[in-house]
Amino acid sequence: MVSAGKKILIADDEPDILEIISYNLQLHGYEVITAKDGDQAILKAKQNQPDLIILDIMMPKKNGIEVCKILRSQAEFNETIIVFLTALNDELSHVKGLEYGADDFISKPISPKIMVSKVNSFFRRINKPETTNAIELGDIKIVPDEYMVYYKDQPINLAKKEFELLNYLASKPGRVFLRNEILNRIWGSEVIVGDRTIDVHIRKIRQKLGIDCITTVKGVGYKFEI
Amino acid sequence: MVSAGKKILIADDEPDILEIISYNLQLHGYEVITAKDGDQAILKAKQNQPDLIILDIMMPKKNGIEVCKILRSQAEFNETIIVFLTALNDELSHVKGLEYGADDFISKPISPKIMVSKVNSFFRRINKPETTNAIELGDIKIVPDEYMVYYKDQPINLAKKEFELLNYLASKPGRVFLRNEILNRIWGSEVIVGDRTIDVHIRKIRQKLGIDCITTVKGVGYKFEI
DNA sequence: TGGGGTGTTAACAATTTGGTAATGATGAAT
DNA sequence: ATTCATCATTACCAAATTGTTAACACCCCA
Repeated sequence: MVSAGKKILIADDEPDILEIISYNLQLHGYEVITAKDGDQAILKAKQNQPDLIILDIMMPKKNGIEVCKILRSQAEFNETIIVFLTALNDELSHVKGLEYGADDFISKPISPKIMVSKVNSFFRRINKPETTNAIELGDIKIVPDEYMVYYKDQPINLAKKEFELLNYLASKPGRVFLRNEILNRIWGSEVIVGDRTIDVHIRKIRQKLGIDCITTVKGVGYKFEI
Repeated sequence: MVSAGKKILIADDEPDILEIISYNLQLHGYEVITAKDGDQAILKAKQNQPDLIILDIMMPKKNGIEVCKILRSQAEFNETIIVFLTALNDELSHVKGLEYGADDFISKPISPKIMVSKVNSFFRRINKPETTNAIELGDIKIVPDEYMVYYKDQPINLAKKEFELLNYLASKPGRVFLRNEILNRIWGSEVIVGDRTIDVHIRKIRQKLGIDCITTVKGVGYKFEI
């Protein structure tokens, strides 16, 4: 039992789905909490601090995307894995989901067996980064030990905040980080800085790197991609 | 059996973990001492002078970081390898740990097999520079035995603190050492010195060496590069 | 007792940085 | 096409950080 003790919150408005999924996850040693609408999901997330949150997109009260956006803007859920349940060919939700701070999505309908293996893989993915400290993506290498970034092996000198910001965004390439998330993580939740501060730092990073690896998602935040 | 006779101290408050890990390490020829809380860890460390100390972060009496801090402030544990057992994505402990002189981290949960191979690698890492005590980088040679540094074979006389500081930075070229790390390692965690002390020593080293091999990373620390 | 080397501190200079305001784009919604 | 919110860009300034110098206390040894 590799992932013993991990807590999972599932939010969906269909009781049948909740039951069959939670039963199967429990069989595999996970602790499961369920919620039947968006408001309940937020409440239970705060109460239980789960390691993984699975959100159906279509839910009463608040839909999955709203829930995700709300949770992600709070510091306590920065590290939580959040994934969406979406209808099979709902491309729009897929895109939207990732752009609101989700880590991944799962297409419905899905068999319990596949669900369990997907969940396992989420936790495995998190277990990875322990040996190799450096992130290497395309021509960009980020080495936290050296506080240094390399582009095509050319060292690039970033200031502390710039480095921390880039390193944070690059920790999950493709995933969009909300402005609030970034503020919480890089500046800390007590510090208050103006709206444009993030932009300016992003600008400086873009300028120094010379390449466009940080994408703006308007109204939401930024993401790192090659 | 390469590492016969090496002594390992493991401190953890869960008897099961202690037992399974120590059993497996003993199988591989290590001598294992166990401790079930922070105070006991310190006591047994002094009694047995182990070569490697594995500290769980969360322990009764004193936590792993406190233990590390105390041990590192005593000269007899300068050379001892100290590693932490941490929860998976416990960034904070990692940072704290490094500041107080930890050599590495092991993430929980961990299988006995991986634990043994990690332990082996610690000793391999340490066994290496026992033969060649001197560090040689570019035109700079650092000889701890003589407390002496050579630049292009010209001897350069550094004072004790200066030498220790340079030697510490040069132990991992390229890696940034936080000011706190440096203070804890060179001055010891109980000594309190002013803000400018490090700078002055750095300056003296730069002056005496005549070349620019120490880079400032503002807001972070210093690193040694050729 | 006095001199050289060492470690530390204080005071000030120099530098870098982080943040903001002002203004100019941009793009989605109407 | 226009509006409005949002983001990009630039230049500027204050604060944080580090560099530098000189002075001081200390210790060891002659």
